[in-house]
Amino acid sequence: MLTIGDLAKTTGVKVPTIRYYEQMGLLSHAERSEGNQRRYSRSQRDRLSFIKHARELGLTIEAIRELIDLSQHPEKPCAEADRIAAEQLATVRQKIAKLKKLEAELERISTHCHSNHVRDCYVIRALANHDLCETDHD
Amino acid sequence: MLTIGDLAKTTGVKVPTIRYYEQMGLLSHAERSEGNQRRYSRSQRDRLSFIKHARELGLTIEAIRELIDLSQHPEKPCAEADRIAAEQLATVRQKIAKLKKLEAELERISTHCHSNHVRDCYVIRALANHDLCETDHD
DNA sequence: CTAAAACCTCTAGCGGCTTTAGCTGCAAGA
DNA sequence: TCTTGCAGCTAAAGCCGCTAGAGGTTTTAG
Repeated sequence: MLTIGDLAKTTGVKVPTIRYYEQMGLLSHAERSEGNQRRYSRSQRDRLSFIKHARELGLTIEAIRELIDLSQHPEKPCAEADRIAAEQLATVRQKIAKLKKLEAELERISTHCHSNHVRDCYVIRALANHDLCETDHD
Repeated sequence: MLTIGDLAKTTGVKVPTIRYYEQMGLLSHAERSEGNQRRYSRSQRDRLSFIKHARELGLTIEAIRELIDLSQHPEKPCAEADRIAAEQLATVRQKIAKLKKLEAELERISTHCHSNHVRDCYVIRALANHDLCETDHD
């Protein structure tokens, strides 16, 4: 049996975060020692790794909950899991597209200023005046 | 003089958000009508546009506060403003890099599953087992 | 003059944690 | 055996950048 600290070390998830996941229902309530400390099994460690991986991919707690529920029912069709992954992919792509626009404008702004004083600073003028933008980025 | 609603319409910033910015010290306390309603000048509208543009570019409230403080001192060197823009550019690039890794992995995961049941679902197996990943994405 | 729209303040909520305060548990060294 | 000090516990508050709601007041159009 692993203590919460062991679990934190082996998975790379911080101790308070593990407790938070338990509270959110992603991890089932752990067994307790006589002194009321949490004790974990290997399968709970595996589940935590699952959660960590999913979080790294940007899935929400809610989406992860759905995936965990699904994984408890191996007979069900996996269309739902596919949908969750596909939606997350779409979300990530949207974010990339948006950030690329920002990158372009920020690059233009920050390479443009060869002034020495705030009065003529292109950074500040560009922020004050949206018309100086080349792309839309609303 | 503009009401807060006028300001919201012309800048595209929602009314409660304007009040929030005032509370955060980005907008100075507006003058008030006899009935205690906010009244804005054109220069305050310009400042709000500045704030909006900066937020669209992803700058934090704190960074915007610094920029506003700077813009009040036209004689100062603008190196600080350049630094803020450059830092934001670096942040945006990091985010893009990270999201691209996620995109690659999500794409691989979600195009890989041709199973019908959760038991064999690649999405779920991939999430359970980080070893199936091709790239690091911590 | 009235009704509706816009405004006001204050408070709470969102997600995904992190931090803090004030405890108790437990193992190792003196 | 005692103590030291890390690890664990719970409950609550804080973070960011808003957004939403309750319950009241002011302004404006007709």
